[in-house]
Amino acid sequence: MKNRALTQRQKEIFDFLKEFIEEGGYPPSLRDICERFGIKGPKNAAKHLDALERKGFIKRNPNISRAIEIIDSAVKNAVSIPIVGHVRAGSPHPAIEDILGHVALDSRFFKCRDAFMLKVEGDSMTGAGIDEGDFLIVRPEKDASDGEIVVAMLDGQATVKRFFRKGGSVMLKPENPNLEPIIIDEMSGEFSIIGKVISVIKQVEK
Amino acid sequence: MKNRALTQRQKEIFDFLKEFIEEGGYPPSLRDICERFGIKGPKNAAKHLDALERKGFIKRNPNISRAIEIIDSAVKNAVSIPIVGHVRAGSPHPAIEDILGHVALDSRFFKCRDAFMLKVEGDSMTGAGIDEGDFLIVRPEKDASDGEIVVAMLDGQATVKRFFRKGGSVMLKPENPNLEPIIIDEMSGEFSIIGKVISVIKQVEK
DNA sequence: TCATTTGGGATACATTTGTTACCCTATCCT
DNA sequence: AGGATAGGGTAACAAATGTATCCCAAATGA
Repeated sequence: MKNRALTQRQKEIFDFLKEFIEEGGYPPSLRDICERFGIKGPKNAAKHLDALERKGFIKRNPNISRAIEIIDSAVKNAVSIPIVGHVRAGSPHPAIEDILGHVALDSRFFKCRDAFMLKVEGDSMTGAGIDEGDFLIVRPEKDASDGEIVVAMLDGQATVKRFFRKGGSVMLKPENPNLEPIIIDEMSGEFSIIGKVISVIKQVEK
Repeated sequence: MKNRALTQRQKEIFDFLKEFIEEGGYPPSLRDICERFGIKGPKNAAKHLDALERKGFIKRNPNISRAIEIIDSAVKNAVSIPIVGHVRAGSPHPAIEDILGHVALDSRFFKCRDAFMLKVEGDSMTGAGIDEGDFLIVRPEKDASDGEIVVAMLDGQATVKRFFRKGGSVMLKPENPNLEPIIIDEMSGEFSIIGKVISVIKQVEK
């Protein structure tokens, strides 16, 4: 029966691994660990790694330098997605320009590689919990189903609305009692779907 | 004047670096790169890394194996924060039990190391855009100011409300017209503040 | 046309790095 | 008392790995 609890020393080593990787972008060698903790033999450091591996905290790759992988670190799921300032319609993919920066997000929140983030302007979706200044995570899509919240290009501007299709035209419905739904002919060419809103991040306090 | 644009080949190599690190948790050796691209001499792979470093995409550490750091990756800002299932009052810090897992989040979203995530139960804050099933990012705090949204312990249960202080008692105000504010004597001992809600993550679509 | 940059082959070398083997002490548990 | 586990010392070895040189070809720009 395994004991999964780490000893004090093992926890120190484990924390050092995470710290080292975070700082430099690559794991430490056995001798790096020795130097940090004043241990003399590389093998003695390896023993700790063996213990960490046995207890399931790391994974090692024999005979390969610095081959230490931190298991279960949620950081492993982090992906870098762009924050876009302005969205422009284009083909085949809507061109995304004005990349303001990148943020790290857990990929399990959206299960999609090419998602991007968009800052909300305007108050047309307050009824759906989407307020000015919030950040949207958008998955690029060419089409949508009834009731989904989409980012669409309309008159050269990006807008966020709830999507409905009625016959040959589409309705973009704001979730704000003060605003009227917009109805457009689907073939007018002045309209296209950029993507679906899959997540909203609100900054309650800065 | 530097040309920061990558050639086709350099971009392939750069993508491979990111992919390799993401898969295994540690960067590739020069020979790993050679093997992947069918290059024969390690030095020839090193040339590409030199180019990538010169153009500012990576940082290398001479004489150290696998010492490749991806620059500007937002993933560097990712930190792992726990998702807690239940919050229990305790001292000095409210004990957090039932850790359901960890998620990666951009630390610039909350500027605090010991934040945690909490899944919303109930509909008492729908007016503030906080609905059942949403995730809250909470920064542990012992006190709060008027109007802030807090996570508080009340009768042994965690609850999310807007906080107000009136004389010697506090008011916890739901943002839901169907629910009444709760007023408690601050000294009753049956009440404590766990932390402030600093961010809300809504899953619009699963 | 000449120089530069990019991409790659081949060989050799020196360092870094993981591994093996054996020894010691202290603690904990049966 | 005996055995297992954690933590560490010492020395030697072999593999993994970065570096150095010199070569060549094609594309590019002054």
